[in-house]
Amino acid sequence: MSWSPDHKERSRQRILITAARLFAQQGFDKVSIDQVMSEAGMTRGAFYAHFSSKSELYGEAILAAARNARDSRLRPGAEPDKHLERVVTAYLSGEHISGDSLHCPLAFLVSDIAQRDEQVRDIWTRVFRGLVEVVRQEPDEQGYARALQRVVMMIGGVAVARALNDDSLSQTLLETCRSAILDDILCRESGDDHADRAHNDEGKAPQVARAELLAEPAG
Amino acid sequence: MSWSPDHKERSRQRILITAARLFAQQGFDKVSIDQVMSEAGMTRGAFYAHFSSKSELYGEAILAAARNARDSRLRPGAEPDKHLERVVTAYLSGEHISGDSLHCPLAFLVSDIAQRDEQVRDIWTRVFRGLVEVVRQEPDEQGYARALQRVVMMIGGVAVARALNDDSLSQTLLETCRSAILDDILCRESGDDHADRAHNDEGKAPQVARAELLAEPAG
DNA sequence: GTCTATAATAGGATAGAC
DNA sequence: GTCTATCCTATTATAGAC
Repeated sequence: MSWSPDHKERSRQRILITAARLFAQQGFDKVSIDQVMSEAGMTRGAFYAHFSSKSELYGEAILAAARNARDSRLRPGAEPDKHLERVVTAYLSGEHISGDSLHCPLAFLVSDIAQRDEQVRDIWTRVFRGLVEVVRQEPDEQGYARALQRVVMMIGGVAVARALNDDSLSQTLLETCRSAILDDILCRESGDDHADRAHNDEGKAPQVARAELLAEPAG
Repeated sequence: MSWSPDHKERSRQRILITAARLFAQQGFDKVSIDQVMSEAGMTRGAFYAHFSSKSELYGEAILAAARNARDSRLRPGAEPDKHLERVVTAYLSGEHISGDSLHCPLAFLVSDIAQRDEQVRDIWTRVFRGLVEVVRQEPDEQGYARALQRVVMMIGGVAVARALNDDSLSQTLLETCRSAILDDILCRESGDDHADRAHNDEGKAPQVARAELLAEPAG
């Protein structure tokens, strides 16, 4: 049955992408292994040749989604100009909530993750730190605090917009979160009204360094 | 067995408070009816004399938690002075994350709720609108937008702090969200640096009107 | 109104053929 | 490596005694 040498690896990737999509859309408990394997084009029995448990799949799927997001950000077509603005705008968009593309596990699973085992929570926490670095502008303490606030508003905005049973309110909320963050970024990019330093001579080098942090598999 | 006339009502309230606590801590799927009833001092069979399904219990439990929070805010001991600051500080506190008191279903169930039926999502959305009015300072459009941003940061901050597998980071994050909102409130209470109107002659009257909105059972 | 007992189902995990 | 078949447990919901 297995003609290609990397047949297993490709099966694994199919499982991971399918799982990442299903878990984000429906949470850990509502997704069955049967469902994942069916949509990946296999049956339940084949699952345990790839993962030892559903929980292990969960963690790996979160990592796969994060790597996928990083690859999208670093794609050749993306010019580094206004990179941060575009990341925030795409994140807090209606398509991120209702579209069919991969959803961010940070926002879509934020209150699901607290119930899971240490391994899964460690992975989620690692991906979270990665996103903080992505939206961080200054290397100092204040820059870190501002990055935390931005990420909370991104994750919170998407999570709440998805929970609300009123599309109009969801759209208003997303737009409000978007402008809050974009105003904050703009305020840092142009005239700084606060006193701080070390903010000029870094072009796009840290951009890459930051992105590396996101979804780096093993410490 | 039932000596008191309101025996059933007291049983119902015990079930609701127990369910509100368990659901917030563990989510919908991980909590069984058996577990709720045991901790409420009854057995599984008695459940269906009070609720027609687990999902109905879920919605009613969310409402019960919201009413409980409203009652705490409106308790006689609470002076209206710095009311808003105290609400925000208590919400974004370490005790709210790890304590044994009732957790806010908005934050603790934010990504759980998207999977549930319309009735439950409607209730969650109603409670959300209530909290927006609680943290709103001005009746105009901008006041609404700022209230949305605050609520997103409150819900997002608590949800993320709970998800993170690093207590130190959680505490830092909570503190950062707290100061962001408190700075914003202070900026509105004292000198307004933005041009707006209609902000002076309302003392505590709207405070009550706002609180009424939270957890009002039926439209 | 609460109890015990019992469907009926779903889903995680394993065994063994190919 | 993937399949089919099976075990085992957990849980919702109902039936009927008291």
